[in-house]
Amino acid sequence: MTYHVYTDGACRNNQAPGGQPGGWACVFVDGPEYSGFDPRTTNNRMELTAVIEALKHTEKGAEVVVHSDSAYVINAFLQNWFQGWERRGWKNAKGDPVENQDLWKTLRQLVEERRVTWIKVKGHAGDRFNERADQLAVEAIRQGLGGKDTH
Amino acid sequence: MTYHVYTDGACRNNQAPGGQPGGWACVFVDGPEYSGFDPRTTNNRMELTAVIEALKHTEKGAEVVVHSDSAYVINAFLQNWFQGWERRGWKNAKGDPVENQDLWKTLRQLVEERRVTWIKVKGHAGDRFNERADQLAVEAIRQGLGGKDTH
RNA sequence: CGACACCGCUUACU
DNA sequence: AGTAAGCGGTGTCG
Repeated sequence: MTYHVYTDGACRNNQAPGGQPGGWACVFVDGPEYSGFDPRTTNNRMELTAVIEALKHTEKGAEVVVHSDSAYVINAFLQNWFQGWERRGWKNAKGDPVENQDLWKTLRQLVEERRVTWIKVKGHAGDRFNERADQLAVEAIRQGLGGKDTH
Repeated sequence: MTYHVYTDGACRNNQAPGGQPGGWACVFVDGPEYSGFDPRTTNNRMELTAVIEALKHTEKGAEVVVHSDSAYVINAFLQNWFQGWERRGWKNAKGDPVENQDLWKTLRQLVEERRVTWIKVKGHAGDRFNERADQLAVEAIRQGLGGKDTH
């Protein structure tokens, strides 16, 4: 049995500094949906969190196909960014500390315990499950903010 | 009377080897603007060229305040890299030949004929004149490439 | 090792 | 039209 899951993250006013309200969601094909909220985060943290939460809802050793529109997440595994990060002591190509190390380490652990296949989907391109995940992530922000922004 | 001039260089596809299309620009405060194009160059050559062209538009003996975001250019004068280069026969600290010697020698000549003050500005930090020089340098590349890339 | 630029790419938002 | 979060690299020097 193989899990197929679509993940997405969203972050309001992502151009503002210091972190902003964000939401994440994961949608299992023919399965459950999960979503969550963070009052102070970034778009990339939400994308990472969405995948982490998805994998947490599968058992160790499971076969999982993860669909995400985040090149940040997908390419880290497809291009094995970890190799360079560890060689440089968790510094990126510019020499600065890798961002979101906490989430990256959690995610890699979950991935190593499973058989994960990565699928890059194009955002806002009509994919039904991706659109659903996007919708849930945005909805999570509204609910997290107290539902006062149903506009 | 003192000239205040902002300079900048740009180079497309700077990650590719062998030189790429580049542009330079200099903006005189309360004065004219100049820009130019080179079909095969590097980012640092464009930064150097921008200053050279700026000084060429001032008279010998003039007092000039040069604003640049390039530590490569600024530190050469503030830290007097020339001293070491000449002592070693135009070799750098690693023992390799100094790059861009043609431009360095032209620039030093122009500087010696004037009273130049060097100001290091932070790139892309909202400085109005620095942004303007950047814009002109990028525009020069487009025009140099034939204006076919107005996308 | 340090520094400053220059670029390429993707996503997220306004 | 623009900005932010993030990654990969080269150009150059001490």
